[in-house]
Amino acid sequence: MHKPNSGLPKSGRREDILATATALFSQHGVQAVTTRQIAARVGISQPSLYAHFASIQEIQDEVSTRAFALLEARFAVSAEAAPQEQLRQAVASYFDFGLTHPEAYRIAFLLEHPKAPQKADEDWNAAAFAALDHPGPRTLGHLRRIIARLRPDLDAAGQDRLTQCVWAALHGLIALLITRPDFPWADRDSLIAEHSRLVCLMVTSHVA
Amino acid sequence: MHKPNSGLPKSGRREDILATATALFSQHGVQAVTTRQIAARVGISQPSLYAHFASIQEIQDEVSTRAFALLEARFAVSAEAAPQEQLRQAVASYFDFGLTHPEAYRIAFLLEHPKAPQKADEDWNAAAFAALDHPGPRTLGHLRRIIARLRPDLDAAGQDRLTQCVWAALHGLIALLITRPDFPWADRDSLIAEHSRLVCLMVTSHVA
DNA sequence: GTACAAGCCTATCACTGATAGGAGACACGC
DNA sequence: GCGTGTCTCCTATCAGTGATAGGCTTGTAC
Repeated sequence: MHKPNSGLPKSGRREDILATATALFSQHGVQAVTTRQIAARVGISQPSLYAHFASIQEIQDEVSTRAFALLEARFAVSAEAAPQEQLRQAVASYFDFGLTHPEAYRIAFLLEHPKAPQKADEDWNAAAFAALDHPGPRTLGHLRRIIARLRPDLDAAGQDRLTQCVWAALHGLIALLITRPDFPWADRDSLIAEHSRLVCLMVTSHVA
Repeated sequence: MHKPNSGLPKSGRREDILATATALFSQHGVQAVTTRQIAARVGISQPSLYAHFASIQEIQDEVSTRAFALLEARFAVSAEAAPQEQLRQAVASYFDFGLTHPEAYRIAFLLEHPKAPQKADEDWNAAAFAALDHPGPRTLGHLRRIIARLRPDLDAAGQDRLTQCVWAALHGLIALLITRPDFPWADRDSLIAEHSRLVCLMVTSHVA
């Protein structure tokens, strides 16, 4: 009656589940994938998932976190390049990541986690960007450093603001391209190229 | 046993449901509101909702559509103003709407409708913006006209691209502010002011 | 051998959106 | 009067969701 699933290495199950979930998320979209689908594909019962993860959200978070580690790894812009070129590379990296890992991006930035309310961090400063434990936001720290080098004329608050504006502008196009694929978009490549150009311009056109 | 709900005007029920749903959406967020909650507040049974709407998505869509009609009405920028000023007003209107009706914005642009796949409209052109039946996208037609007046040097495709870039940049900040209220944002007002300035700059800084 | 801890199972929970089928209310034509 | 529809609503119920309870089996430590 009880067929114990043959000998996978002990904690290989967790990895197995994550790999399966990642594949299913990419194939059907995060929101359409159920715990029963994941379990069936892994070859275990649905409740068995809860021996490895506390909830389906924890699975989603882990998948997203790992994907974002790729972004961070790739985000290493060439240190010796001019700041201007670094910004260009950073923007390109961000687009590239968002569009090649739309499901990870969706989990991290598009889905709403009804999270436990975080305690407010009122005296937020530049370091807070880097302090966030999620690799996605941490990447914002890199972006902020590049912008700081390009705009030493701004004070810290101004650099924070500008970083957030740049991030928001980048996020906007990626989010819309992911969530509204049916919209009659202009040619995707030239749209992204134009947007990248304009975003860089947001940073560098100080004296209007 | 059967207490027929006393005499509301005939098709007042539909309006009643929409008003209740709107209130609940604003209070708890679209995704947290269930059909049973709506029905209980209206004073009817849950299945009775389906006499007026085919699905909960239809309720959400109707609520969102009506809210966006407000945007469109408000979007009437003063016709005699300079194009530059019109752009500024348009950007301000969009922000104002997105942040005062976050649930409507969420329904229209943040939630993913697993819609019936729309037929691809390959030879898309400027008119397609206005042809979309949702007031939200229709508002993009207004934005595009303003941009066209500011950038007559661009061909139609270039104006389409620029409009989409501007929309994406606006959307990005609104989307993040709505979905990530816990992020350590800079001061909200100055952040929006800065973003608005930079978005306008995207349009007007042709010759770099 | 015995105790213990993983890892997995079946059975079941509360909840979701949605459907089936019938009951009461009202308007029409006769 | 009396059918006949059409609306609107009801109760009962469905399949599917994420999550939990409690027991069975396996492998390891002593």
